Amino acid sequence: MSEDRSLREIRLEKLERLRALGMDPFQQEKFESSHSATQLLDQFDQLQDQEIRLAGRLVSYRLMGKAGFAHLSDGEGKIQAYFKRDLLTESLWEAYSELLDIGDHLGVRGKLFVTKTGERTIEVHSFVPLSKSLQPLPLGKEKDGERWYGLADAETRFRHRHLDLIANPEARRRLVDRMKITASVRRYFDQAGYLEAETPMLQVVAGGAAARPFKTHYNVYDLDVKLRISLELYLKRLICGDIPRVYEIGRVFRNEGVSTRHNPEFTLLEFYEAYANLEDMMRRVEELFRFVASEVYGTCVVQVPEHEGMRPAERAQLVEGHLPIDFSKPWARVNMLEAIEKATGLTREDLSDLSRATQRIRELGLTDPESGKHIELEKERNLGGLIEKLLEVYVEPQLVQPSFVVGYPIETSPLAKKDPNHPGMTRRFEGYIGCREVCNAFSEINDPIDQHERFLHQVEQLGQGDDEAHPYDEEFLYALEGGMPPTGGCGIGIDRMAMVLTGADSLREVLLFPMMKPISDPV
RNA sequence: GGCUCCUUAGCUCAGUUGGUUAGAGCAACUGACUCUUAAUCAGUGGGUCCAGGGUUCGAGUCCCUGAGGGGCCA
Repeated sequence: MSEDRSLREIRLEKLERLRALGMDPFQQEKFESSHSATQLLDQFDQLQDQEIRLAGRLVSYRLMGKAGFAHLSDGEGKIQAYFKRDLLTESLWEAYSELLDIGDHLGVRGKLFVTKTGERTIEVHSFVPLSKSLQPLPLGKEKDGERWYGLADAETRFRHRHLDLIANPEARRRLVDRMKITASVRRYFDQAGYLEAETPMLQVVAGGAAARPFKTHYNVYDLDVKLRISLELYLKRLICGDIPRVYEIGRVFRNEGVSTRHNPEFTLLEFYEAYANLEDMMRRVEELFRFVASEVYGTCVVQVPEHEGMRPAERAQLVEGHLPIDFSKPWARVNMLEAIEKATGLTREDLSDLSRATQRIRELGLTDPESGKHIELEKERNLGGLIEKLLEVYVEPQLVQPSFVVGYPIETSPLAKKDPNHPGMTRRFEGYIGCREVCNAFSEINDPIDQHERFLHQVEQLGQGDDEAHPYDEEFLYALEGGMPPTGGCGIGIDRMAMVLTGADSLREVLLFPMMKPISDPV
């Protein structure tokens, strides 16, 4: 009977037959469930003998002649349904036994009972098809937590995320957790007395970070504009306008490659607090992570499962295949130059100017590619960049538990206040968890003359071919000249934060729709 | 951008040294079965082996180019 009928054609025929029976699934607009699947299971004893209603997707199907079973999933949970010919009208039985497919949505009415094998089940008295799935879904099979088949191909998972969400409970949990994390971050700042701002994404001068912007064009003004690369400068202009506690959670765009830790668009949180310094920012960050971990996971100790990309220092802290990250305690605080000295032997004096540093690095053999980690001196333009490189190569891989690295070089920190006690350094820190940078904060420059000079220096770098140097922003300086109170500010990549909290080994696992090249037909 | 690995049925995967008509499980289709649960049993259909070129009597397999993806590096 079936020659070349595709899976889709067969399902279209079933759809027509459902319509002929007066059960057009796509005519339905609404079905009110009396409980969720999870509630039905949890409150099973109280609900027995009551009529219950549940809408969900058919995720398994077993027919045995004149009776059969299926599992119905409402996304959060799933419960078995029992269909028996004697309990259904003729057309409902025909629909169940011949016209349903895995993937269809269904609303069932019936009552709860326990099967001979002990599974809590809905005895279906009637049902209504609520959608017809025309594409076969890559749903695996499952028993006692073990799974077979399913959807494994990473490309398909990312390109067609809905399939991933349906087929892979792990992926679903992680992405849902990520959404909960964002909501929790918002709650934290709301309860801490911050106002949420929404600042422009289209900007003539895209500043606040070291990155290349995406360029676009505004037709009406015939104006070249850029997509924002950070939130910083506009939020500080709000501080200048006497909004003393302000934050924004929003998408920023950086014209750079894709990797396990990068996506060209990502979600950035920035918050600014007037009359606060970077110690206050550290306490905020500690409190934020504690708040979010507690809200989302009910614990301050997050368990990261072992994965391929783990650094040796992380593996050393594994407990039964999991790396516990403890947010209950204050984060470790390490001074950048002290940490570098400890890791490399380079002293503060060694790192006081570029030529001396270069010479000492050669003497200590830190340029040796054979060691696995080394510094490529010829690529470093200035002392600050070199110091940050040393941090990245020698210190970062050690920062497993939550840590703040304090004191960043002035050349790479054009928006951070100078440290009066350490020439060449700024009042800036970055936070690390699991050997990855998760936040960047500083006491903001509020001296417009200082900021003007820093911008001039950046413009110089721009002239020397550094296309990530910070552009000169006149509007921002004008706002600073109006007077900005001393302010602490901090930025946190929400995606990286979600990676840490959900134990993901790739950024793509916490992005709903990561950047993918379109598939082009070869000519 | 560099190096490297992957791409075979709707899904998950085999495919030997280059050798007959490219296989399995699940899914689908036909039939049996009124408490199954990776349901079972019997039967049937299903392939642009990522694309294009090359070597060869013969290519899923070897070579080149390209596309997309994963990982490492920058």
